This record gives sequence, structure tokens and C-alpha cells, in this order.
Amino acid sequence: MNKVKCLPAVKKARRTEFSADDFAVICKALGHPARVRLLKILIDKGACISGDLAEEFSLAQSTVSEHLRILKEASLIQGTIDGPKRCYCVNPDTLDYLKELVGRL
Amino acid sequence: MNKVKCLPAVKKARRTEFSADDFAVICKALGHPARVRLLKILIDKGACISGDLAEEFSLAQSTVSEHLRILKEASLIQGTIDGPKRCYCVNPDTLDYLKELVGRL
DNA sequence: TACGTTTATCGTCGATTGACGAAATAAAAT
DNA sequence: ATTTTATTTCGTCAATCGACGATAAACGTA
Repeated sequence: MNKVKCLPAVKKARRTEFSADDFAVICKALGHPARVRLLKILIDKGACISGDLAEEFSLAQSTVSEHLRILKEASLIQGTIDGPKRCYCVNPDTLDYLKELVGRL
Repeated sequence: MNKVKCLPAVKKARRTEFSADDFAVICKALGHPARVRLLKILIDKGACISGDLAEEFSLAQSTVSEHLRILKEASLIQGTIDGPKRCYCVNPDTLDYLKELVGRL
């Protein structure tokens, strides 16, 4: 069972056949309630400063940062530097890809 | 972050608001490529005997059985006894629920 | 330059996962 | 009733996860 750690070419992968590996990578990243909530907040609010996100959870700042890193590694979100802060937002391509993969189940 | 290990009431949970916990439980179960492939085979073939499933993977039979157990715990599949064999099939309710949750992202 | 603010990374620890072979279980066939 | 077949469960082990506090890094500002 070969490992796939990230989704380097989300756009390319679309419109081809179902990829169990891609789907597993995305699902694994979403296999924790905190990460699902983080993603949902970003979807609903459009974008959020990392600090604001951390306040919504009863988790240490470093833990939230780690969850964000995992979501970013799966290409589900992307972060842009905004001064000393980080502004995170959803990666719509991966979200679309997820919906496409689920639709093909 | 409270833990949710299974989906005891998939049908009831539908048609209500988005549940990050339910979504995380399903995604966690699908966070391994072998389990995604197992589910896909069951979807495409309708139903499969456990032994036939193990042959498609370069994994020990007990490992495949364990993956099937995890899928079953997440209500994604269900198994019925067919003599000494087990016949697994998809649980369409959970699959629909997954599609619904993804649609609400 | 030095300081404060914000976020990422590091090191640690206990818990969980994934894999396997061996043993146990359940039903069918002899 | 014993054996065979099919599958689950158990025990083990290394690897990964999730959480935390402490530290480091990046940036704006005094």
C-alpha cells in the first residue's frame, strides 16, 4: 500500500478516474473533528486569521497551528502572510475535487 | 474535543444541521487507501465475500478483516453471515449521509 | 536596534494505528 | 463427531497521532 502524503497536482487529478489514494489523503486530513470545524469555519467565513480560529477552540495555540498545517498539507486550505499574522482560506480546487470524488462513489 | 466512535443513528442524523463529528468519524474510517478501495469494490460489485476482497490486496487476510471491521464500525458497510463466509455490502444510508455532509461544506 | 505580537516548529509523552502471525470461532462437509 | 474451510480476534511491535509547553521565527513598531 503505497503512501501518498500530499496532493501535488489537484487540478490535474480532476476529470480523470477515481483515485482512492487522493480520496484517502483528503479524508485522513478530515478525520479529526477539530480539523473539520476549522475547515467549516473557513468555508463559512471566507477567510480567517489564525489567532481568531484558535480562540474558537479549547485547544492550545500550537495544537490549532498543527491542525492547520495538516489541512494545508492536504491542500484543503492555504495560508497567506499578513504582517505577523497568517490569513487562512479554503482551497476551492481541493474542495471541488473532494466533492467530485464523493460523487463518484 | 469529545470523541465520537460510531454513528449509532445515521438515519436520524440526516436532514438536520451539519455535524462535524459525524463527518470526522466517516472521514477517519476512509482515511486509509485500503479502506477506500474496499468500499469502492463493494459499491461497484454490489457485494463481495470477504475472502474475495482479501485477494485483491497485498495484505494479510487478518489485516483486511481489520479494515473491514473499521468500515463496519463507521456504519459504512454491513456484513451478513453466509455459511462460514461473510458477505459484506455497502450501507447506503451512511453513503448518502456522507454525500449530504460533503454537499453542505 | 530592540521589543512586542503572532504564528510555526520542536521535543516530549501517552494513546492510537496498522501490520503480521497465531490462536480462536463458526459453519459445512465428511 | 471430527475435520476442513473461512473469518475474526488476540498479542505484539514499530510507527504515527494528538496534545502540550517551550522555543524559535517573522514581522511591525517604538
